Amino acid sequence: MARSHATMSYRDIKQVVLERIQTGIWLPDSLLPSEMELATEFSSTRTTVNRALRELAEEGYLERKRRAGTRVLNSPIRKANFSIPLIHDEIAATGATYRYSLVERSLQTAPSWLSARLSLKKDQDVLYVRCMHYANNAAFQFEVRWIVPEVVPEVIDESFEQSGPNDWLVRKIPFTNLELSFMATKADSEIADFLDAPVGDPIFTAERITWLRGAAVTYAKLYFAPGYRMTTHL
Amino acid sequence: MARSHATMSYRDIKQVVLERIQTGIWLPDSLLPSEMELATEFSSTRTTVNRALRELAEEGYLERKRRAGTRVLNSPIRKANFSIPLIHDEIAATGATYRYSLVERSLQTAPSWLSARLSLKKDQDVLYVRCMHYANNAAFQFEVRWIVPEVVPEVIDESFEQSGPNDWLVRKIPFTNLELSFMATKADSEIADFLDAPVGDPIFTAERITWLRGAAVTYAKLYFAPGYRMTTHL
DNA sequence: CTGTTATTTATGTCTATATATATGGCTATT
DNA sequence: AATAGCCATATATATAGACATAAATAACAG
Repeated sequence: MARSHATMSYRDIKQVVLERIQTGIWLPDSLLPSEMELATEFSSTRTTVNRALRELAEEGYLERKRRAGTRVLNSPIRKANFSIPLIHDEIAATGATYRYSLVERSLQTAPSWLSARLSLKKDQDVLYVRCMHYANNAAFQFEVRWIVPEVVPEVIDESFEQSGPNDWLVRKIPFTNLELSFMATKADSEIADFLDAPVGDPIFTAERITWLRGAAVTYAKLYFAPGYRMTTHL
Repeated sequence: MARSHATMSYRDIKQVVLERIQTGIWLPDSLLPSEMELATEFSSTRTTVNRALRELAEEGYLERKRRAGTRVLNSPIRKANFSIPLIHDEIAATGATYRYSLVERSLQTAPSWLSARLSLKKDQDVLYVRCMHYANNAAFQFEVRWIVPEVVPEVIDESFEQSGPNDWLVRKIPFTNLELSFMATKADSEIADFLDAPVGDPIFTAERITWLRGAAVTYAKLYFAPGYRMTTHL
């Protein structure tokens, strides 16, 4: 809360502005007073008001345009923030014990669909890794991944027997670009087997492609155990 | 691009710092020079450097602590931003034509699971709405929704025959809080029927609970047509 | 040696001011 | 009536300096 009558911080201003939006004092599509006017009202400075409004705009509440002013957005195109934690962090956060297990690791020629998806050269070698992640010894996630050794040559020396490729990649590659998709897939016999689920069960699935300066590094498909929910609050 | 040799903007500084992280000049866990030192190096001011570093920290690249300094994060816990558009915007963005169709609208006593989930009073009345969203006349999403009239009394006068409850709610309620979950479910005969999919097909499903100043406004379950993918880039 | 206190330091934030830039609206021109 | 050019204005960003605050370190007391 703001100090009795002293100057308001940018947080206080954010709070007040947000309340005025949420209580309908400032209706959607309406124009806010200019930064100068608000600075006067809050006996603050334009710089401070600017920061408050800028952050509210980043959070999706306001739209700001030079000369045109700041207006309240009507359709809250608010951004859901899903943080993408390392899987052992995600599991540890629930209090469960994390366990990793390698299923397969082999060098193979990239299948054509992968070459197309990652824009690889024809018949390029890729490292194929399959592994399991467990929470309290229950199946949590089945990971199927391809890694392009041409982009990360060091991967050839990695056995991935003790820890998963994601851990290694995150430490090794400061990825520059990422495409992330979520979908629902049907458990085939292999996935069902690994995830201890009936064949045909709906499986929450993530697909992840990582690029390093324009070149595809890795493609991963992550199959979550039945019952998995990805949740966010905002 | 930076002006030849003049002062660097906070964007330029962000860019340079990010490059130094991504090229390994500043390794994970290592400490960056202080804001003062960087300000000197970039012939800028501490305020400007501060903004650059602050934003990089928000984006998940850096960790900053008073007195302790700024260090490079080893696991970039980057945030995936999924914007939550209105469904007709989402469909229009693909170039398809949006069509809406009401399936059912009825006032009923809240089922006990819903009461528990939304912390409703016992035997409270809720408006039950089921509707379909089509893209180019193909099933896109089947929506099942409960709305609490006690929180939004005006909903009683809404027929939802021409447009969906989401549109109406977004315009009417400046929601204060939102819980959003994604999961994979199995199409039962009803869902399969509406989405024109085989029974048992995996269905990408969203669950959404909206609160207005502590009171639950609406609970929605959104079943997407087979093949739906939620994608983001970062 | 241990626990407490004081000091130092890097970040956090605010103030005051100045310049830059986009753009809505006005005006003059075609 | 449409268009091009100009101007006023609100936001965008930069600067310089100050005080606030958290936390690592050093100094100190028991």
